[in-house]
Amino acid sequence: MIIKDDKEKAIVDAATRLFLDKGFASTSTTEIAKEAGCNQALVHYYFRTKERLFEAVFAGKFEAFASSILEISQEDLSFEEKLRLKIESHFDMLHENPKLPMLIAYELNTNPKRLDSMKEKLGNLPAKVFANFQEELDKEIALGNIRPIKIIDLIYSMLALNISIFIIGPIMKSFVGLTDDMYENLIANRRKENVDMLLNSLRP
Amino acid sequence: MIIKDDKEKAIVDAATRLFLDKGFASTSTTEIAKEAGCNQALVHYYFRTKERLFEAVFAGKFEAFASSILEISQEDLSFEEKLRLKIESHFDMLHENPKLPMLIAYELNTNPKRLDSMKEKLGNLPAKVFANFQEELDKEIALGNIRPIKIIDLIYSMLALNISIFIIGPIMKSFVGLTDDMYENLIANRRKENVDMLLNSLRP
DNA sequence: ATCATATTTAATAGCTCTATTAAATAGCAA
DNA sequence: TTGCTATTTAATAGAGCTATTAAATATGAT
Repeated sequence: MIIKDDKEKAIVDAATRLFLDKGFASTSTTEIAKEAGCNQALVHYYFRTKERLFEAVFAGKFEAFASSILEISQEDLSFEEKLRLKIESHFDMLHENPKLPMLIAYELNTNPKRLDSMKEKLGNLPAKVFANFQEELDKEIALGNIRPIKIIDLIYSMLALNISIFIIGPIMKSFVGLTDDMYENLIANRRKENVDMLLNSLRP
Repeated sequence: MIIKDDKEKAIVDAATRLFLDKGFASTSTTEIAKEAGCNQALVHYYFRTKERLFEAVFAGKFEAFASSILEISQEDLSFEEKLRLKIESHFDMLHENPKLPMLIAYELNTNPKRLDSMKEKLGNLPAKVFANFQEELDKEIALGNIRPIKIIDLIYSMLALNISIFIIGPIMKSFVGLTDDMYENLIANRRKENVDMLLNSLRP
């Protein structure tokens, strides 16, 4: 048999799907087992508790999510080009994981323990990267290329614009009655619009 | 006794607090009863099911939320001024109900039934108001005051910018380690920033 | 005061969920 | 093959949750 029948991975995959769809609290280990095609006890054999299973899923996803914001680009491009690329790649990552922002936002907002544990995990990485970024920003400001702005405001604007479409979008789609095509169109349009708005907002 | 000891209201209030804090699935009727200072059976006496209690809470909150977007302003002001007021009052409503966007977004995204029921409830109101708004927008576009834009994009931008601070903000506050004062400052700043970004994005 | 109705509680049925345990089975090294 | 370990399952303990029922208590009208 070439493909090893890896139940542990099947469980993580099933759990990921279900947690993303219905959230942590509304997903049972019984359901996860069924979705993974195994006995419910096996879920606990590999992960002991539902909480630990969630952490296994969540930590990985959150890391991918955070690194897409925090990683410093190396390319030798103009500031504007670098920023544009950053915004777009962040947007694309979200587009590939459209349900991730909702899960992360919800779990961190409703569960103080998870917020603390993620803060712990990240350590002073955010502060460090922010400081780096701010330096780069300040150079551009000194050159008069962009208006004075704090990095936290810029990052917040990017997060706000990029994340929201995947949270508000599905609701709008239903309320306004968009077809799948129209919806994909809306998303593609937002990708462009978000970049424009952000770059625009930096003009001196 | 002047103040009637209205347990029904106490139950709704307790439920509202708890649902906003921890979400629907993680809140039990037992907990609601304890918080409201009554027996658990009383919760079911008044509302029969937890689902119905949630709907009683949710419908009211959602209505307030939706109307803050949909209502048409009557004032005799310039388009820009009207828009500015709309953005600001929407922001202020959220500021007074900071946990509401998370609850609504989460419940509508993870529970198709609620999405359908809200869509039903709203009927064609969104389409109607959008059409009205678009007309007004088109007039300004024809005058060359603003660039061509679809109302759905404008509303989405407003929602994205205004809502996000109350979803991302608490997480940022923890990760970056902001004091309460710094956080309130950030929020006040976003109120201004959001208006600027939105009006900016309309320039021809 | 009496009765009817509304409110509130105690008790509990019935379910589902998490987690554990012990037994069965599979996989593999010697 | 035998025996050892890893995987998988069946069974179930124990807890909590929703919802109902019947009884107790409060309220208000006559």
